[in-house]
Amino acid sequence: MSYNGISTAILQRLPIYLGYLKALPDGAPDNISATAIAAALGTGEVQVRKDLASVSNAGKPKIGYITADLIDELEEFLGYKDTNDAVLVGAGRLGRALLEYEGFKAYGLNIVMAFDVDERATGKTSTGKSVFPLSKLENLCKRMNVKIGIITVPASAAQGVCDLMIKNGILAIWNFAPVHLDVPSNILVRSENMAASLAMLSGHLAKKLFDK
Amino acid sequence: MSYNGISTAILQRLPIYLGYLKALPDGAPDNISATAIAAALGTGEVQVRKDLASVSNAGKPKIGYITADLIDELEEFLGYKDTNDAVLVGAGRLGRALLEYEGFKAYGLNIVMAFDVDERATGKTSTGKSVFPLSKLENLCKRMNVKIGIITVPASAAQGVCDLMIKNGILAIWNFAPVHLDVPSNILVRSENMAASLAMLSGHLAKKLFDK
DNA sequence: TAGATTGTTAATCGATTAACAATC
DNA sequence: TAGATTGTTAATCGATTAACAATC
Repeated sequence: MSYNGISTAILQRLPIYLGYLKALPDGAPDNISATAIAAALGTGEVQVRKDLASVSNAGKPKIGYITADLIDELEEFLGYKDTNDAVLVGAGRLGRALLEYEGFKAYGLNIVMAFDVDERATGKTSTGKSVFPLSKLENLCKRMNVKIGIITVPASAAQGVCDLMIKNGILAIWNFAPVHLDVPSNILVRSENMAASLAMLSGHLAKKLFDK
Repeated sequence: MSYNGISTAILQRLPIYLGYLKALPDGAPDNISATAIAAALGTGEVQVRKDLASVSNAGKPKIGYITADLIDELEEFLGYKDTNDAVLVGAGRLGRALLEYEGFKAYGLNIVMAFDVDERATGKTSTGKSVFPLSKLENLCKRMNVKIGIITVPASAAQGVCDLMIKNGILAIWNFAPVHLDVPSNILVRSENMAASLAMLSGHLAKKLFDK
């Protein structure tokens, strides 16, 4: 799958480079080469060079990139610089955790409010964010012009919530329910596939323990 | 990347098929074809057929698969049938949410306890699970023979926690910190790359809003 | 100039898709 | 038998890797 001219494979790796660059100690030289990044991350240097070339053209032979500039370009490219508001539906344990998590701000995501069908889940969270009855979504979503929706409801309810979001102007959906969501082609769905991750872990384990 | 003879691409799709099959209504016929699954999920039928062939050879021309059997085979293959114990390090908001989440049991994951460097985070959670000081990990991990570790600490602490886990017998790591983890080749790391997801969402949005 | 590092062009590899033969 | 559906073999596509020319 390709995305904005950049393959999703590349897009998955860019945040890793960015994280590595940002974690460099203060004393580090102010330039860095793709070669060095590759060595540090244990990956192929050609791949790093090619990935970086899709984001920046400030690489200079013998020097590499100015670290600060590269960080800037990566953040710009990844959209971490502009803040996007989001609404979340499903204020269960996972939903609430995401809602209260401060760390997404660094990635330009601001969850402004949440919704839940269960009235008992509504009210204010400890961090002061509001959880409304799902029936209020229509009104609030449009009024606040929110374009990102986060789905943390059980699998059986996910498609319904998804449809509701789209009807109210949501353009991009971050889905944590373990189901495929049917959407029009102009809507982006990004599913966090935890079930697949778990299968990998347990499969690896089964093999390791069996081999012994 | 290949895994157990099955590409990770296939492994990502299998849980989706499984979820779809399990969500079928009671009144549905007890057999189903790859063609039907593909149509329902909006994906290629050849791909579904090939994916299923890597899990089952019970497919019959004209009939397809017996739904219940296929569910069984998928669950077996994905390792959801045997339960694996896991420990979690980093009892912040996300860590605590995962710790208290009941849904992982369906995937064979049982988080038995958690650890945190911050003494104030220790104690019992509302669901009765214990959070211990990180210093107890060594002792408890080995004693309980836990093989899966979940990392939900900040990026800067992740590699240290990872090393500690491996030193204490952990063989598979589920990493939620946005960093690359260096591990020996016999250890599996599966990173949940939320930063990349967010980049995709905001990138899609930027494009949509710009096009208008 | 020499060497490190870049970006590019060509070769390889793997995954997806298409075509088709097998079979219930 | 005819047709739906399977599994397989070949073709295409895309991503990764290797080789190399360009340049600070």
